[in-house]
Amino acid sequence: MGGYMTEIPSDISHDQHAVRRQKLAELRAAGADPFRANFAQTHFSAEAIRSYVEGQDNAVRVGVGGRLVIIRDMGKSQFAKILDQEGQIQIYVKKDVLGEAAYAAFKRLDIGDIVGVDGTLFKTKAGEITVRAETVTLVAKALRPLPEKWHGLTDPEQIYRQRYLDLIVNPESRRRLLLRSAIVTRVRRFLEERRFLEVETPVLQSVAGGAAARPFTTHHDALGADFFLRISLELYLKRMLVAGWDRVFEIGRNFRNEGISRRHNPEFTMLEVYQAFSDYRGMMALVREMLQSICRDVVGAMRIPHAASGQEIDFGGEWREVSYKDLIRAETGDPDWFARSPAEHVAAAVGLGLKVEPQWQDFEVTNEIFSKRIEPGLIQPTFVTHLPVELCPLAKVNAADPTTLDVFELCIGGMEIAPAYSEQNDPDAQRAMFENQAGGEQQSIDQDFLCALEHGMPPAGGMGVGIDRLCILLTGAESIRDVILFPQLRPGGA
RNA sequence: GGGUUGGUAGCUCAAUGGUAGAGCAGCGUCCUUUUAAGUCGUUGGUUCAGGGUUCGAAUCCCUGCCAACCCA
Repeated sequence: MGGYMTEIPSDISHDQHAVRRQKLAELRAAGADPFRANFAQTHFSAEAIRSYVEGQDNAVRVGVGGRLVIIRDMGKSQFAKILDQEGQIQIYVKKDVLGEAAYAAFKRLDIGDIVGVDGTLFKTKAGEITVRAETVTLVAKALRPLPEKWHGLTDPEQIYRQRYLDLIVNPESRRRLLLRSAIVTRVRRFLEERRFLEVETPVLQSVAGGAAARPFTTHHDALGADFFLRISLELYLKRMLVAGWDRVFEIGRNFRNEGISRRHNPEFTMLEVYQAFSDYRGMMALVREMLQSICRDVVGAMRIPHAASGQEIDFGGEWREVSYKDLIRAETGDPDWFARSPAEHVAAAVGLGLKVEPQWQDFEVTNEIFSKRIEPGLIQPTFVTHLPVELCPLAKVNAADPTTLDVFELCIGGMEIAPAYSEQNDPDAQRAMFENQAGGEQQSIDQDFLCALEHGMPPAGGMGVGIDRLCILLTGAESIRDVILFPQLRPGGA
């Protein structure tokens, strides 16, 4: 027995923080370091379990490190589990292996403490591969208790504000967020295999272009200038096409100063891909192959359940392709919809039960039908092609029908997942489109981008993929907050 | 921004106007292959905050804070 150990006074025995503080003080008084510099970890938990040789107990030596999450004390021996990045592994701590003093020290550890364990692998009666501990080293004392072992954390606010606890105790959260990491890794590899270059472009921009959204504003003191946080990656990546980097992509954070919801976080991650000498049809093949590759190699299934609709989303095979106009005509039952007057459109939209704002332009009335009545029903992967020219100012106009664009919007699970264009490379057409869109606000036009286009941009296909939404689909999450490690909440909180 | 629901022990949850409880965790025992281990005992509360109604409020009312969901 270490002589330093004292009774926990009964007046603090209810206060877990105080009890742990006292244990910490005892360790320091005894000259132990409760926050050690390092420990020789040789295996992650899953790796250690894989390295066990069947039938050869105590043949393989491992050093594992992680957080104590369960302790089952049986007097002179104990089973415990430690958690690391790859999961849990059981350890078996015996008094007659550790010796009196070390065993007594182990008994003073708490659930939540981080330890390093050296020992050999064996298989228990119940068949669980376990480390027979020879030494157990406290490497970091936990001064606060973990949430309950069986139910974990359930309060959504605490799950988001203290994600580190959620990730320790809720396996589903671990699975989902590890899967996100694997998805992003796969996206990078997929694109690199096709000779795309990953680049990084500015977050701070003096003109926030490439999308229609309200930006965040900030200020650079030394330059004495206001800046916006970017709302899209598009205009800088196209400058790279001008620069002659023919296949580029960026996985980057965008910021939009708008509402927060199950589908929207103020900062979110977009993949944007640009490929010279391609077009929107090239992007169609690219995104389909990319998502199929993720399903096959990362998720391990081509069919993924979609709770909201009760359907299974089938990512396999070719995907449905349908024009925006055909969808509108089918939904309204009016083959001549696009020949009707604005007043007739408003009347029909109201007839479909939609609210129409008086200041809306004609295309917005039609698009409301798409957003509210059509898109939510597009559960299976669907390329909606040839959107009206008003909807995307950066795309090429279709040669056969100049009221539409050579673009698609990939919809899955009732959400927009990926827009793609045959990119506009005519600087005069681009300028006219910007000026028309800007109205009187000329300062909102990125003149440097137009100057770049005047130097010549190759024809290209471009595409954006909302990584958060893709992860919602592929992980079966219900909210964007479940696929973002630290979603935005009001500061302070409970 | 509007509506609905919620906030009780470290965690998960009870208590529907009448003494705030349980399980896990903690504390103290027993137990050298457990699997939400078991066993005996035991501590722990500003019921989100503030106000009001009432003999009496976790519970009813009002305001505020935070969150979730729906709508805009």
